[in-house]
This record gives sequence, structure tokens and C-alpha cells, in this order.
Amino acid sequence: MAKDDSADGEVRAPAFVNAKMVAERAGVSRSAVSRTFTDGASVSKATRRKVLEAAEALGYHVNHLARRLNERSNIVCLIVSDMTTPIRAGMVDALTRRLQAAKKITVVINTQSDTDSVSSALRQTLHYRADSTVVLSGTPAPSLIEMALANGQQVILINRDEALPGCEHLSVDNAMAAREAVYLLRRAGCSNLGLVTSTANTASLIAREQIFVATAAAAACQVNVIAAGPTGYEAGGEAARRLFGRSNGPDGVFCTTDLLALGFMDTARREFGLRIPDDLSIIGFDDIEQAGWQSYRLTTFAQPLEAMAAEVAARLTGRQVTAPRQAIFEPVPVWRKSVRPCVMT
Amino acid sequence: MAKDDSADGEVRAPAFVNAKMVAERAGVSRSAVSRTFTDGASVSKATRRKVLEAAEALGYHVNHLARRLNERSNIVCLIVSDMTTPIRAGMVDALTRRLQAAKKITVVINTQSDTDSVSSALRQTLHYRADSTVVLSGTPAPSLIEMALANGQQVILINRDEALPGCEHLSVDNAMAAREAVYLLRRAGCSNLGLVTSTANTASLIAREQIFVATAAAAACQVNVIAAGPTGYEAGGEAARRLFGRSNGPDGVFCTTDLLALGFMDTARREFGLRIPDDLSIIGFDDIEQAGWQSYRLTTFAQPLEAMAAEVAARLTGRQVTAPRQAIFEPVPVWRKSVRPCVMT
DNA sequence: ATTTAATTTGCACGCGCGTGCAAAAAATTC
DNA sequence: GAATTTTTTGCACGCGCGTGCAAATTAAAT
Repeated sequence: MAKDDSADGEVRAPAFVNAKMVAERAGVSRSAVSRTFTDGASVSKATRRKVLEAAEALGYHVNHLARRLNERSNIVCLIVSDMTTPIRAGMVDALTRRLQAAKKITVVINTQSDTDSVSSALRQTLHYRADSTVVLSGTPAPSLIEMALANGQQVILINRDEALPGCEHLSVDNAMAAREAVYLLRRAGCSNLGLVTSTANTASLIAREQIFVATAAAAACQVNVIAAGPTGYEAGGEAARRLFGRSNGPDGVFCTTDLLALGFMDTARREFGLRIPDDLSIIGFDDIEQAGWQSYRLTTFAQPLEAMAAEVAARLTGRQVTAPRQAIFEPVPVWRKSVRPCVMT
Repeated sequence: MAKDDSADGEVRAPAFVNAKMVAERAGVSRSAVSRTFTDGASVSKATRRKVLEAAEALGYHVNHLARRLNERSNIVCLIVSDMTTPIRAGMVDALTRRLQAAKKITVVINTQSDTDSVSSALRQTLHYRADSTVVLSGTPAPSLIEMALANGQQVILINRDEALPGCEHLSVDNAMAAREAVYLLRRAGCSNLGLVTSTANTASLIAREQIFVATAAAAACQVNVIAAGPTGYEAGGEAARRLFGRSNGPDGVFCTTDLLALGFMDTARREFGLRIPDDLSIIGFDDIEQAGWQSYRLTTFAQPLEAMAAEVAARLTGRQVTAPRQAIFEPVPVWRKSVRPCVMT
């Protein structure tokens, strides 16, 4: 009959230690405990020490969930798809590091699965009162973003050029890269250009394509545009098959993504016996790690991931009031060996 | 002076809608609202409808942070390093999807940065009352894990063979793969074996190495072991340089990681003119996407990521009571072109 | 129409915590 | 040593929510 108040059967996991328990052990009031862990609160040296000792002994951690039930939660919701893609993995890596350093809690929502589960997940972050959302996904349902905005979240879009009102935009200067690509290929002596992209109609990809085509046109240069599937290695290979399957294949190609470029290179070489850069110059975009591998040595444009991630962290830590709604980062050209060296005249 | 469109006068973001506001609008008590969003609670059809309408109109989301301040939070803490590595990216991808489907909230902690920030981050998840921790990181400080355990969290370790008491372990059968690798190479006619690994002393890598060496020894077969740096493409290349720099290089190599294998292949081919698989057979481990690229066509062992992630999700959704503390998954051999076909006698 | 059973509703309390307020203690001044 | 100021402490309240309990309403059974 000895009814034990605390965890009688030991069935339950040991509950979290709370401030009251610490207070009892330290022989002070619960408020004293609370104040010890609150910056700028008034506690005497002695009490503070007693509290810290008791907390240490008991393994106490302040419950942030209960801290201020209605104030900012410091939770950031990161919406991302195609996480296995090297460039995305790099972004997630950089962001999680920077946000962590900024004392934020990063909740990841993977939009790979069906939209149903995604909207359910976003709803979850609302349930958990995330106070900001960072979108990396290529195609997040606009309604999801509206929901986030409607709930007062700060929303930052990365590499999405559509001007969604209320959001902040960070992106790479696609136009600059596309123009530079035309220039590089022309300088390498290419006369028949190709543009390889994917069927995924993301704003970034479209921008790279359109500016490239327009710039080439301005230089009186013909461009073959190919989109042969979802962004990735496979689609690059398929594009090569289509481009070189007919006569008069290009001698200079800009791929809107490194992954496309690598697939393109592989089948251009293996299935059509082309030498790079002798017969064919190729330029990519992203500068994923694989682009530097010996089999590829791809000339490409690097996205300044660290700088972008740092900017996100900065905007999320309060001082975003005066920051312009949009920030554009310069891609940095990475010269490797996939473009024929300029023939000096 | 035209002041900006949206929410300018109000400096503060619109506060979250709470149950009380919904109750007022619906003309019912706050309890009724609460019950509407609680499974199995008793509410009449009519009230329920009124509440749902009001909630919809106001954009209400239950505040899970306040739900049961002392019960399970459904927050999972995912500790991971080397996130840009394809295999890790794949794991994170699979896990986030499965956990999401299981209605969990995934908080990512990136242990890439200094240990200081890591332990601070883990402490954060304690602050946020995560009720479980999944460890992917190669080298998480044991003290971190102890802290998690001490706070009653369920801890699942992936591909870490050390028997930490109180943790659950999921891992791939490294021994099986290593034995199979010896067998495959022998069958391909290789007589001089090599094992390429990294200087990162993770349990998985050590297991693959030791079993490979032991199995080869049992077959009276000599093995050169090389560890030339941190796990990655570069270290693979460096290993090739060391192995083939001296005379009597191996004709069959097992790399403990695909990334090592790919780097190894590239420099073996380019710097030493070796043909694969004619002069040299190579086997990797992980089956990252790049292993299937045309430049490599690497024979390797795939980690059953989906199965493992599903198991994690299952263990985290309650029924783990009877589950054995450890589960071992069979790697599935992926036959490609980097091992010389068996010469029929 | 009454009695009884079943269902719904509102009130009040507590979860863990931060904080305003006033009492208590300590430090400073006269 | 007394009066004053400064600091520290405890009490009590509220944050948004779930839930036990009893009152109120409805449905079912006489």
C-alpha cells in the first residue's frame, strides 16, 4: 500500500529536473534559481553559488519551452529539398553551423516527400512557434510561405528570385555568371554554343538560361538549349546525347548546374569521344566538391555559401530592421581545366 | 512620406493567435477550443464546427511548447558531422524524411565546428527538452552522450560500434562486407591486396580494416594498409601515390569508403596509368551516388539507408521497449565495373 | 411527462518559468 | 548606534495549454 509519489514503479524515464527541485536542494526560493539563470537579474554571489552547485549536482537545464511561452523561441525552420545534392548539402551544412553559432535552434523540414507531409511539417513548426523560416527548397508551395508570413515569421528565401511580398531574398548573381560564361566561351574560340539545364523551372535556373541566351544573341551567337530531365547527373548525360546525337554539336557549353555539367562531360567523353577542353569547353555552376575531382576539373562559378549563411544568421539575430529586403551575392569564378585556354593572337 | 504597405505602424510582429482568442470569436469557453484539438476529448459536433471556423479565420495553431510542459516534446536531436559528405547527406536526408513522417521535429546539431559550440548546442536541445538524440557524428564527445542519457533521453547511435551503456546501436555489418571484399578480390585473381582507409579512427572504419586484414591473412594473402589523411577524396589519391610510388603495388584494393575509392581510382589511372579493372580491382563502401557515375562505375556495398532510417523512426515512436539494444543491417553488394570479372576455369 | 443515463460544458488548477512588487537583509552614511 | 540607501529575497501572478470534476444540457428509457 506504500504509495510512492515519485516514479513508484520506475516505469517512467527520469523526469527532467526542474527549478523547484534545484531550489529545494540549494535551500533557496525558486525565484532565486530562476534569477541565477537570467542575465541581469539580481542575485547575491553566495546564493548564486549555492544554486549553481545544486544545479550541477542535479543536472538541471532551464526549460526554454516554458521560458516565455509567448515570446520569441529562437527556433529557425529550414525548409529544404534535394538534400543529397552536393550544393544543397553544402548549404545546409553552412547554415546549420552559422545558426548554431548564433544560438539558434535549427529545425529541418525535408520537402522531398509528398506535399502533404510537408505542409504538415510546416504546420508543426508553427506549433512549435518557430520565429523564422529559411527556404532552400526549389519549389515550396507558396501557400506554405504565406502561412509562415501570416503567423509573423520572418521568412528568408535563398536563390529564389520571385518577389514574394514580405519575404527577404538572398541570391547569387545569376546574370553575372551567365554573361561571364558567354564571354569565357567566346574567348576560348567557341562558335557554336549550348546551354544545358533541367526541366525544374526554378527561378535561378531560368535566370541563368535566359541571360546566357540573351547575351549570346547579342554577340550574334547561336545557342542550343537543352533540358533533359530533373536537375542532376543523369539529365546532363541525356542532354549530351541529344546535343551530339545530331550533327553540328556545340563546341562550348554552359551547364546551369555542376551536376549537369559532370554528367554532360562523362557522356560527351565516353559516348562521343570528345576531348575536353580540346574539342569542347564546358562551364558549370555551383562549384560542388566533385567539380574539382581529377576526372572533371570543371571550370565553374562558386556560390559563396559561407557568406550567404552568415548573412542569414545576421538577419535572424535582430538587426535586420534596416537591411534591404534583397541581397545579391557575387559568384566567384573558379578556373580549372574544362575551358580551352584563350588562344593568344 | 508614403509609409510602407504592411504592418509598419506596429513595430512588433503580430503575436501568435491563442486559444482564448479563438474561444471568444467562437463564443465558447477556452476549454472547448482545447478539446477540439485534443484527440479523444468530448466535444459536440456543433461546438467543434464553430471552433474550427474561428480557428481557421484567425489562423490559429496549437502551441505545442505549452501543451504539456513536462511531457514528451516529440523533438529529436540529430547530431551530425561531415554533412557535405554524400553518405552523410544521404543519411540526414533519409532520417529527416522518416522522422517527419513519424510526426517528429528534427533539430540538427552540426558538430563540424569547435567542440565548444557543439556542447553548447547539445545543451540547447536539453533546454528544449528533446526526448531523443540520434548520433551520426564520427566523433561526438562521450560526455555529450552521457549528458543526454543522464537527462533521460533515448539515444541511438548509428555506425558506432563502441558499446556505450544505455544507448541503442544501429550499424552495418562491416565484417560481412570486409570478408566479401576479400573473397571478391581473390576470385578476380588478385594476389597482392591493399586496404585504403583514413586516419579518422571511427569504429566502423577500424572494423572494416581489421576484418579485411584478418580474412586476407587467413587466406595466406598479404595486405598493405594505408591511411593517408582524413576520410575523403584527397586521402584516397594520396594513398594511391604511396601504394604505387614504390614497386610491387597491389592489384586489388578495398577502400573503406567510396570517397576514398574514387580518389584512389582517379590518381591510379591518371598518375600511374593503371587500367581498372584490368590492372587493378577496386571495391568501395557506402554506395554514394558518385560511385555510379560513368567515370567510376565502382563496385561497392550499399548502406541500407532507408531501412536504417525507418528503424530509427520506429524505435523513436514508442515501441522500442522490447527491441534489442543493437540492430545490424546487411550492406547490399552493388556490382559495377571496378572489379575484374571472375576468370572461369 | 418523469426519471435516468449519457454527453457536453465551464471552472479551476497545475505544468515550469520570468518578473513586478514589497518585505527583508545588507551596506552605507550620518 | 540610528537613519538611510542599496541590494537581495520571497511571494504571487500570468504565459498557453490539458484535464479532473461537477454542473448543465441533451438523449434515452420508462
